[in-house]
Amino acid sequence: MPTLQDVADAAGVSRSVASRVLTGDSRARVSEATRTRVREAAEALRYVPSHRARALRFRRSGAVGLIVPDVTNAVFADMLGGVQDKAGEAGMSVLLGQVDPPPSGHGRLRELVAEGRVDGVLLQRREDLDDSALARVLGDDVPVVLINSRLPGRSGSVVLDDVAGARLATRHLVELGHERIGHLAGVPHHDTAVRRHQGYVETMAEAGLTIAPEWVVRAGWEAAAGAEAAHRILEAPRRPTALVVSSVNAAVGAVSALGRAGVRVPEDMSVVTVLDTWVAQAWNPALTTVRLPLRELGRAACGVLIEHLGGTPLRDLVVADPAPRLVLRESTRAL
Amino acid sequence: MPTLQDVADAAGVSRSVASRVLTGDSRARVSEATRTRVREAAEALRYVPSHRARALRFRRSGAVGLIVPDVTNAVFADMLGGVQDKAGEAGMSVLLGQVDPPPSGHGRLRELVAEGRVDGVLLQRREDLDDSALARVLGDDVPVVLINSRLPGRSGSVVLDDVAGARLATRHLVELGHERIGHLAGVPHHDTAVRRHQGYVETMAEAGLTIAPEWVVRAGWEAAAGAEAAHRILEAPRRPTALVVSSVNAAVGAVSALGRAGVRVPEDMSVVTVLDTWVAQAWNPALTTVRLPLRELGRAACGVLIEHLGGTPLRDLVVADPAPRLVLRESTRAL
DNA sequence: AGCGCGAGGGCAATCGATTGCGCCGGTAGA
DNA sequence: TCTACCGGCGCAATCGATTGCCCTCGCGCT
Repeated sequence: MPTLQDVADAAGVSRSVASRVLTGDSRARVSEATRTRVREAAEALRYVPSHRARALRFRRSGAVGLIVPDVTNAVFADMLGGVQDKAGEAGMSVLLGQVDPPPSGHGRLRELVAEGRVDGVLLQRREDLDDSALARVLGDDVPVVLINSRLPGRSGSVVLDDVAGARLATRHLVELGHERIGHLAGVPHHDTAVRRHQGYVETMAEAGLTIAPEWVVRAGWEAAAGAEAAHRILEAPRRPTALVVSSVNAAVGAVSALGRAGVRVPEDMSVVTVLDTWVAQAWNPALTTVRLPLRELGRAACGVLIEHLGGTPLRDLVVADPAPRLVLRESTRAL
Repeated sequence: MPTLQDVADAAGVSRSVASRVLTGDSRARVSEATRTRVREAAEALRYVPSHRARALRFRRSGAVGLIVPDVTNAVFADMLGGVQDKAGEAGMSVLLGQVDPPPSGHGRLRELVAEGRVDGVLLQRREDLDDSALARVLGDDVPVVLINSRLPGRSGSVVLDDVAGARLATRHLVELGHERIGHLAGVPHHDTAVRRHQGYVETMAEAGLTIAPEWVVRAGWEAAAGAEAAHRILEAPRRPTALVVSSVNAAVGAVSALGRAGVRVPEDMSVVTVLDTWVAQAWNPALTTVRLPLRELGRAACGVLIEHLGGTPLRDLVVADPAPRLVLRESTRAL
């Protein structure tokens, strides 16, 4: 690997000049002839500036850490794409991390920043981490943007418009004439779950529909939880005729469980879910979903972080553009 | 952020001594009293060595780049877990990249290493990249380990035991009494696809079964491709009674398509697939699969790379431990 | 008294790139 | 002729940590 010194030697100038030419320092007074010599030397030697040296000098590693509880989640993949996009535009790289449950995760996260491996962190919160535990893990010196969750008293969060998403899903069912509409919510207390539930509740109220307590099951986000929740719904004395499910993966589990129980979708039960992935599309019946801008979520989160690294204070953001959109497939039908 | 100098000052010694104490240099002659003072100072100041400075000094970034064509793939997630594990054990981080199609991807990959952002790269090959194109992208100065693929004339590859996996799947169908067994293979020329197809062909031959040409469809890896392939199979004059599908995602698409076409799984058609993900389990019917050690694949690949960075020449490896295992679910049954 | 030796530490170079400031020669204005 | 200024460059410090080598005692031995 040639260094700047090599280029300078080849061009017959000092490092300083070489550096100024190659970084395009406009205030530098360097003759055009010298500029050309330096550039040609760099070209010939295939010079690439050392990221490591720059990192040291600028006290900036040029990387953001992306910490997610579960990489398996398809939801994560889209988001990651957005993060990569944004990071790439800023010349930064994305370092993937995993949060182990505290306290082991505690140290790792701070270290990542303290060591200077990353300049900041995008964190998608673990479900089993409550507010105070999270606050403790973060400390207040670490530049962190929370994805899809908020922490009271702390700014720097980017979330989807979950309320609107859930409203859209619920409204769709209402418009199809359903009146007994259930909700498979996510984990209780989970930020996203709470917001989606809110959207459901609001829309039901607006439509003048009542919600029987047994129609709301707070399960998890994954397929197994969805299946379990579906069973609980089926036990209800007056079954709902339609379900809003808070996550695709749970919806898949639910639809699968319904099928096994002899409940046909959509003939006997309509199902609509929030978030759209290839699985929803591949399923039989293909799932009607509400598509939320996951990629944009990633972009926005990364954007807020980079902005902050540039000096701006952290912001809280709701990613509402593009707006949630209903993707009509086969799992819902008029009553 | 306190620096080593700060620690040294606080302990009343020079940087040299502080460094030697903190790095645990055993050859260093430092009195026990001094050692303690330094350690306490470091503790008090919450000193964490700067990764950036170390990176510069050691000419090592302490990160590996993981480049995959598609993060969405569940297969990727498990593998990533393994990579993280191994990297973590070695104190390295994982930088996630994406390969754009060449030529733009060309530059990016080399830059990543040339800039020194990563010390080496784990590369899962894009399907649309043929051998010579790949060879060109790589050059020969970049430490690269190819995942699930090989490049003639170049060592450093870690692959699953795809042949054994496909054999196991095929044998399962044979044992169930199936004789007309089809194969939804992956993209032609793709390394993994070729090996899996080989396992299928070998096992069929051993069982004395013949393969009608129209029973083998070379589709892609994804759900849509699987669905498309299933349709082609159904057009065959003498339909197979069972299918070996080379990838879960394609299998999901295929089963879905079969269902829509009124072909029941497993009553009318048994389906077994290679690779096991949550989707296979969540499906209705749950898919019988062959589980391959993806996590181990990640670990092994990362291991080979790190080993190589340590000076060992690159190796080629087949990850055969744990051995492929049949996961019996609902999508296959005796003829 | 003189010498050798080892324990205990510090100096300074190094890894590459960036940048404030100073040096030198030439020219224009006084 | 002298001062000022400017164009064109180079010196050297800096970002933190590591490490080969040198320096300085103090002690023991002759």
